[in-house]
Amino acid sequence: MSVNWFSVDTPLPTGPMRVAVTEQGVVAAACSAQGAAGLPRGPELGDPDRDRRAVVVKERLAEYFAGRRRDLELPIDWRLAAGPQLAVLQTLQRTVGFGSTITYGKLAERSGVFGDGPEERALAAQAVGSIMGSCPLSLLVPCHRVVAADGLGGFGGGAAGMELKRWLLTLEGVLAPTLDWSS
DNA sequence: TGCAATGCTTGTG
DNA sequence: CACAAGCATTGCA
Repeated sequence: MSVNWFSVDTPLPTGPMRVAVTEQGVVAAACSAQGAAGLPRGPELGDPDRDRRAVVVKERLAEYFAGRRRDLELPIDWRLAAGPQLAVLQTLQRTVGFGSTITYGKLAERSGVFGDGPEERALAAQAVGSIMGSCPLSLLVPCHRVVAADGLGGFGGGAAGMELKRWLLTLEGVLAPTLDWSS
């Protein structure tokens, strides 16, 4: 099973994305260099414009960024995730749509892979935080729609990552463009 | 306002 | 392979 990489131009503050596809679908998508490391390496796609998968990905992403598409509806290859991570990511991808958000704790609860006791909730939230931080499928799995119970929460990649998260949430209308969340 | 806890991920030895 | 440390957090004191 081969993994092929290609770049996708985006209007994101972080610049173009790196996307990897297999015969099954999109296996990885990194907005910045954050997730790029540690992901399965593979040859660069010779001519992305001639690869149907790459073309579709670019098309969908472009429409999404333009606000014309609510769901990317791209085939996803989940091989990088397993066990609880897989459950959480799929739950997130399946139940949290464009323009809506969910808290770390709620997502953990909804995934059902963690205990449902009140104390396990805090721990589950951290676990989910870890999982999101290592999520190799930025955008395809809406990691940016997961927020803290009392605010925005964080995002991988430091300041650049936060900027990206705000950018995405603003695009989806979750955040008012003028609202200052820096506090 | 500040701290302790709990599980999963990831980086070394 | 085994071990240890850190979190994109929460909830209570």
